[in-house]
Amino acid sequence: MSEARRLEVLRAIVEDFVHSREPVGSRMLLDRHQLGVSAATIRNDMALLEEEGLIVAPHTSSGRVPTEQGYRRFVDRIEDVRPLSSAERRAIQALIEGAGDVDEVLERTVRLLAQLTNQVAVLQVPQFSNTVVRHIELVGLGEGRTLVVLIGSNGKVEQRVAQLERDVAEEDLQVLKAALLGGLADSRLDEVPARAELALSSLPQTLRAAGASLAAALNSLSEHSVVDKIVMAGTANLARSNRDFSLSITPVLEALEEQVVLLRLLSELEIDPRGVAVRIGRENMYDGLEETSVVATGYGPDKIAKVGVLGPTRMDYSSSMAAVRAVARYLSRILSS
Amino acid sequence: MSEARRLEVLRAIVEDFVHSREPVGSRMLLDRHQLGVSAATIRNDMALLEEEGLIVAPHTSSGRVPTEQGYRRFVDRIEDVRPLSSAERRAIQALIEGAGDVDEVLERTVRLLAQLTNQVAVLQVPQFSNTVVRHIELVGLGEGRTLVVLIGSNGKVEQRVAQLERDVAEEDLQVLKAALLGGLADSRLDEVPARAELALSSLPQTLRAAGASLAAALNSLSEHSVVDKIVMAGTANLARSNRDFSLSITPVLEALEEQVVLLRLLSELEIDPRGVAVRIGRENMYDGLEETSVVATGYGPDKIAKVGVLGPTRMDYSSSMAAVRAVARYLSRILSS
DNA sequence: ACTTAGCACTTGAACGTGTCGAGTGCTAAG
DNA sequence: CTTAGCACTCGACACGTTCAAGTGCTAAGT
Repeated sequence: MSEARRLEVLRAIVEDFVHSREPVGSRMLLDRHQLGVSAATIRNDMALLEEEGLIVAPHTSSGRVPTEQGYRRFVDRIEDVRPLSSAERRAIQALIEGAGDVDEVLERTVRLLAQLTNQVAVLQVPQFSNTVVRHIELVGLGEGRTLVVLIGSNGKVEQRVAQLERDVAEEDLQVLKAALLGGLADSRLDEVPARAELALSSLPQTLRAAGASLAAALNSLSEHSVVDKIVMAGTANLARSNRDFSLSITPVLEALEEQVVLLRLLSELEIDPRGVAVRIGRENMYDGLEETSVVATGYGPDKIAKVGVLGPTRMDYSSSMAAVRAVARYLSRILSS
Repeated sequence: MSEARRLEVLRAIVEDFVHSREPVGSRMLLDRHQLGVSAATIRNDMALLEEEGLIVAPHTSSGRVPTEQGYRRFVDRIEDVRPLSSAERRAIQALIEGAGDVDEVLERTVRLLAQLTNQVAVLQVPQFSNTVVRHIELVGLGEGRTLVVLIGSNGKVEQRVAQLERDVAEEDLQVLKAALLGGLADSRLDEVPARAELALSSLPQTLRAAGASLAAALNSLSEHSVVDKIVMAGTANLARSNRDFSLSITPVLEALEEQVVLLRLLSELEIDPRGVAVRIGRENMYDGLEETSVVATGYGPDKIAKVGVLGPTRMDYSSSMAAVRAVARYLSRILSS
């Protein structure tokens, strides 16, 4: 019972299923891939994979379909990056030439990504210029835990709990708040890190450590607060990829219209070492997205804003990851010039 | 053979079909509506209506379905406006209270409209502030016909043929162009009418009449050029109303993503005396919209921008017209304060 | 001149049946 | 640990039958 071969079988199942959209059985597997073994052996492997919960049979005795965990295992095994095809290079080239203002670049980028992946593409728009710090609030929660709240002029309220080394007295908290507020009020969000550092220097020595922790929390909040808009393209792909309507697209469209939900979803994603974040099916805990996956990454200075694609769990993860990464890199390069 | 009753039968067919989504036969018609006649008479009327091309039978001997012309006749007969329901009043009330900046008002309005009608709502966003006149071109076409081209700083190019009383020499055309360009270059689009009038006064007497005609054309162009963005809501309704997928929503979603197409479509609409514009099925000459209808009207100062809904030809025109009109009125009132 | 009742006819939808093929699990042999 | 073989399952598909809704037409009634 070779562990490696079993995973190879899983890979084959996922790839076949993604393309055929139909449960894949041992026979088909034998034809399309040259694994060096017979159908019976594959069946045994499949039985084991099913025990592990990586694949399931929709009904007794028809082919297997990957489960969410199956996709997850498959995705985690992807390491190599497919290089860009020449068609993609050409598309990107065309994009460069038509470049107008920044908003237009973003708009075109998201369309491009939708076209490359045949999926819904989404992109967070960072808006430094419009938004300034309106208010800051600090609330002691005991044991050094302190709630930091940042309110932006765009009405967004972001909060986070900072863990200080030791508890801070209420009066000191007020001092810290006054110092931070004095330094940061009406600052643009991208100025927060610099101004916060400045504000720290005016603090008494005893509060420096606590202030630094709070400033760090504020910096991270300001990054989140800076994206408050989304552009999207390719919703038609959603309908097309789904003409067999295995999943109803209605709830997905509803979720996509709730920009607040989308913003939060994207902000939550943590980009893994390979440079992308992948959320599969119910790993997205949002209503309506139980049967969809998200592949995204960050772009721009400090990778503050995210760009990615959203599609049915049965998607071509490998291609999507490559396309998202390539587009994000390209976009970062454009924006920095 | 009473003409009035036949139209009444048509009305009944349309209303029933809109709600049931199924071909409606003489029996059903007799049950649900109290027309004072028997099924046989209705059948005779239906035969006549079919001859007129207002309804068709999908297959020999099953109920009738309205044709596009049938809907058209039905819509044209609508005169009375359904008053707003209390639910609608409440929804609008809720909207008022949350009013933030103008963009947010528009955003909320379009969502409201989508919710009220259970359809896709679209709204043109007028942008006076951003856009200025970049260039004006005049081209003589002979017999007094003159092509007027207006190029805005947003890159939009609008053109129209103006009919002058008599032919103007090429040199005079250059004089007119210089005068208009001098007065209008870098004007904001909403200032065009005033500035154009001013520019006319510097013209020699002989060119006054021609100049006035050209200025009128420019004014109308500037109105068109001022809208270059669309906000949309309720695409999920499209999928929902269509879960029986009588029309594939893919091409519709594609058309909706082409904002340029949508902008042109809305701009073309001519609002009829009742205060709304209705385009049914193939009256929209755009790919993908052959089986959808648009109900829209203008809003804001001079009704420059349009707001409306888009849905399957089989839609509740009466409600849609009422909702669109009410929302547009309300929106105009808000914006003027 | 219309309207109505009655009747023969059409037709899609729903349902039951039988066949077919892809696929499985299991057992026994290599 | 792999393979061949076999009995068994179950959905997809193709048919045939029945059923109800609906039509057009004709003849009688107002």
